[in-house]
Amino acid sequence: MNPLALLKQIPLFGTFQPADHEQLADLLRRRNLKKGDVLFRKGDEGTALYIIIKGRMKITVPSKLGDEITLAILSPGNFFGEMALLDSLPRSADATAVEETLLYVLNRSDFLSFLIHNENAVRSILYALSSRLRKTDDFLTEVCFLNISARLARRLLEMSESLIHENKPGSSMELKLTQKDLASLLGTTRETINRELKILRDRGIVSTSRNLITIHNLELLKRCIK
Amino acid sequence: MNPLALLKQIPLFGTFQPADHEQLADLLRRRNLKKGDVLFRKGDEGTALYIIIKGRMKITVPSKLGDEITLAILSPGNFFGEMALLDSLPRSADATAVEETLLYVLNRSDFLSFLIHNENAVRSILYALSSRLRKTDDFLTEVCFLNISARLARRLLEMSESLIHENKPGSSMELKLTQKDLASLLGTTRETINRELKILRDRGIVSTSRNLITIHNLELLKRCIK
DNA sequence: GCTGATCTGTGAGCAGCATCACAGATCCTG
DNA sequence: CAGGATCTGTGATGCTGCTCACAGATCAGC
Repeated sequence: MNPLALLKQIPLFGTFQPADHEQLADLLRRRNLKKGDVLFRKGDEGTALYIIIKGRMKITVPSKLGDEITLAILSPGNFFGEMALLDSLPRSADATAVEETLLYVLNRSDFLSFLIHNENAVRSILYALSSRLRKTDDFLTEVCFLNISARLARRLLEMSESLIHENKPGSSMELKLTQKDLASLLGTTRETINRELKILRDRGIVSTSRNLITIHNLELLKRCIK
Repeated sequence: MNPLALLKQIPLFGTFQPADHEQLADLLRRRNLKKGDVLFRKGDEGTALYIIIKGRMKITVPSKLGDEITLAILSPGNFFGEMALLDSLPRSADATAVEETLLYVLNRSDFLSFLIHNENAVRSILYALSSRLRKTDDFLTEVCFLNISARLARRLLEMSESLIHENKPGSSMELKLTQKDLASLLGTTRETINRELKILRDRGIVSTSRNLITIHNLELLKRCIK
């Protein structure tokens, strides 16, 4: 895909002018990752933002043991590492390629000098940042207030919504991920997720197979949230 | 305290030039709150940032029931509500005065027009925002990975560190808050906090009385974290 | 000083979810 | 295609922390 079209899709740059996008596109480099490659680790110096062109990336936080939480699994058009553009503090999470992945790379210094001379860019980046902040806050209250089954329902709905391209209202949605990943996204264990999925399966709301969860009934799923 | 001295202390404006501070000071209004006054509620339109001059503010997220999480308890020099300066979305939390409190008020439109013409200000606010973001992320992983006693120890240490003014290393620290507040800060219940404090008391690490927790041994407390 | 409100301390009971322990299914690789 | 790795499914067991229920201590206001 061409860089301009991709930049336009990124919320961070959504309200930029066409001329801004062209300037930015000139600053992009490319990078290729194989499945399992680690792009950066928590604690590394952060110097760039990345935009996914093809493939999927997993953003995780390690704990003392081999244990980890998955903060996000990102698809083409998503970006990550944007905090490195704003301060130069160490990375706060790990980034790993889930499959073969192609990225654009935008360096901090390049971006900052662009930003400083562009009022519009300042406004939209502030906007994007604050929505990121709101989203994290929501996630936090979700973790504290909702039990696992409600959190699972919420997360499934959220992921299915981000899939609504040409989907007809009645059709079923396919989420491609393992139960282990899902558990990690929700900060719980695989076994618990498995049991919760069984409940949803018994009620005809989803069906499951290897690496795949299929949602059949969005309405019923919505009722599981509260 | 005079506005200029105060502005200089705020990290958000820390790297500004003296001329910037003077410009900003002209934009500030004052506001007085009595104990228990609600400054804004989740869902209100956000139009201003607030800086605490005197007193303390509590930032909380309500749940369906009377239940809530306290995201922060803020002291003089701290600011909050800054997201309103960046987007005009509804407030994402409640803000309540814990005691009689004096605030400076900085309006969105005033601030934005100032910001746009000030490169330094742009850098600073980006920096401040990203550290907010990091802090929330940390809180999230803390909630997911640590059990209550470790979270309590961590939080007590964090609060005592923000108190180190002229304290000698060996002296004890006094934290002025109720067990209910502490429970809410940690996303747990008062009863649980009370029991955990009893354990710390039995080990001579802290002592407690009404509205007060005194830390006697920082070293031992640190060992409770992991 | 009296009264109600708020804060603290503690026990009993129980639910949710983690942990451990397998087993079968499916996939990947040499 | 053989063997290991990964993913799914499920039972047994127990701990952590929540809920409920009270009681005493301290405070704020009339």
